[in-house]
Amino acid sequence: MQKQENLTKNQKIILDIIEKSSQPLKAYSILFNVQKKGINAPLQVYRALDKLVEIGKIHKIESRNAFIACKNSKCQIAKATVFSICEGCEHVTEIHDHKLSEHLKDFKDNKGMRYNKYNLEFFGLCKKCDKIKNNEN
Amino acid sequence: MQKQENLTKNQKIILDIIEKSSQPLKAYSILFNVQKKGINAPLQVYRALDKLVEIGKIHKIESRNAFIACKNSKCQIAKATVFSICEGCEHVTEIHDHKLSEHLKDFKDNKGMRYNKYNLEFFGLCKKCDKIKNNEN
DNA sequence: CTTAGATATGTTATATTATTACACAGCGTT
DNA sequence: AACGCTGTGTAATAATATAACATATCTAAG
Repeated sequence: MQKQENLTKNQKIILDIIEKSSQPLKAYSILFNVQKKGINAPLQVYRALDKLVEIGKIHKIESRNAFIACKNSKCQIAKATVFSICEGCEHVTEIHDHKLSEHLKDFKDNKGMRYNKYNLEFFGLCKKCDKIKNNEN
Repeated sequence: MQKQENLTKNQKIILDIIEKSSQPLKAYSILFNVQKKGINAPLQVYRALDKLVEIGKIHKIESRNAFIACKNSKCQIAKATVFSICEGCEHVTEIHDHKLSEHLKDFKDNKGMRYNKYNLEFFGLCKKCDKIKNNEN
């Protein structure tokens, strides 16, 4: 597998931007941000994103079509991801919960299917947005 | 909340198509299928889809941008969904696992966030595709 | 070292997915 | 009858993602 040091120029540029953002970024907003660095076309962005997802440096938030850096050094492959998403401010947090992971890792349905990957997204209101909403009422 | 009998014409047409499909359908493939019934524009499809998702008659498979009918009569609101997705043939199954649901329903992170919804997607190979892959090697 | 295979790049064009904006229709309430 | 709410129809466009092709770069095997 490709190591971090082996990232190519485009991959580095794009990983860098995503890592500097506290929140998920969309492909075209990344594109806009890197045009001064010589990356001109969507495909260049998507190719780097695909690779970064593949090696686990970033994750895709499927319900938002956005990408977020993985902070967990152990998470070298994007095989098992859990996120919480605030529907008010769209803030996203990656969740690492041992007990939950154990449950999901071992999950078997009754069809004999072999899972190698899962993605779980929780939705709700963060404390701040919950408060705002309550004040409105 | 809107009851099933109260579905409008467009909503009925689109729910019908999705229910007749054993697999998730994409919005534009639905559009193509209903053009003979007087639904001409993407927006008409998306509006019906939004409503059907809202009332829990269908679910969106986020990683595939596709929609599948909910077979579970109890699942009146799309608040808690679990799917298994075969990465070979793209077959999707909705999973109802009591133990898993209990765990997810009660999940709390350490940020005090209140969840009202989650979506979990498992990926892997179904028995059939697993076999095919093994024969290739 | 050099050749072949795999991986990455750059570019143009295009496909796919989803929304904005606006005019209007139908229905139940007051 | 006037209003609010929900849904409809239509055109235009925005946002997300991929196809196709030519070329470059790296690496491992001969």
